Amino acid sequence: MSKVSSEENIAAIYSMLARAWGRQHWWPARSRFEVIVGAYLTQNTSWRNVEIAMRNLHAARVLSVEGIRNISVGRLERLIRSSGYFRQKARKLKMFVRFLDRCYGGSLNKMFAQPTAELREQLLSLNGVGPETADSILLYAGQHPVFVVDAYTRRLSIRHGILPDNAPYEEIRSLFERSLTRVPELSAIVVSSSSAGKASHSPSRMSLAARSPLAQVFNEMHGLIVSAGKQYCLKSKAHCDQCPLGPLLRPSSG
DNA sequence: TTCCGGCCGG
DNA sequence: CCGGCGGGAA
Repeated sequence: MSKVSSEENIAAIYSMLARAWGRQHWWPARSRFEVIVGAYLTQNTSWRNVEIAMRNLHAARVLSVEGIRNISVGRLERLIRSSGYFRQKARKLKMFVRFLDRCYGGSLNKMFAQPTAELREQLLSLNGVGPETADSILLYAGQHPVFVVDAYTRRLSIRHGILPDNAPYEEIRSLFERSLTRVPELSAIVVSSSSAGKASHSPSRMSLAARSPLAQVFNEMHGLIVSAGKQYCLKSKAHCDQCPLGPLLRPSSG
């Protein structure tokens, strides 16, 4: 069989899924802080249950740094109950705000102005923030160019022979970042389908995307992988015959 | 019963 | 490396 490098495989996955499904509008949230809260709440938890908690927080008007700073742990627990592990997660959200206050005077702007690598280490030092949560915050709340590795990424990569099943997080992350950085036309796929019309009516959003095209590619790739994982690459069973990536698995004459 | 966009402590 | 955390939906 023809030997294809992992980098080429990953690039192929990106272009096939992007072509099949287009933009993902991934990580729905109204603010950066909302992204951060969601990153905590969705740990080993279905997004469905997180949405209920987010609605509760929004209705209680505490979905902000201020709000989480001032709310009691008991009431916070009650509001996020649906997301599971609610006692741990309530404490950890309070701990994040304490960290933000202590190190950045409560300013997300100051926090995200930090260099990516330093901020990543700081986030990882927080109790309740592992690599996936840290990278989700960096990428989706801060537009820092890091690729988020999750269970879907591992599963899909293992099944496609890109990774051994014992590959450590950092190895996967650097592999995906390398693969998606190297191929220049990947960003063109994102850009072409996003800003087809010039002079859009949402300039703030566009300038952000334009400032960090690499982050946009990482963002899209993660969203596409999650879609594939939810629809086809299920945990117990994979429906490769229906999946847009099916052809990659079949030994072809190439 | 299983599964979910993990992480921590022993 | 392993158990615990935990509610909601399929």
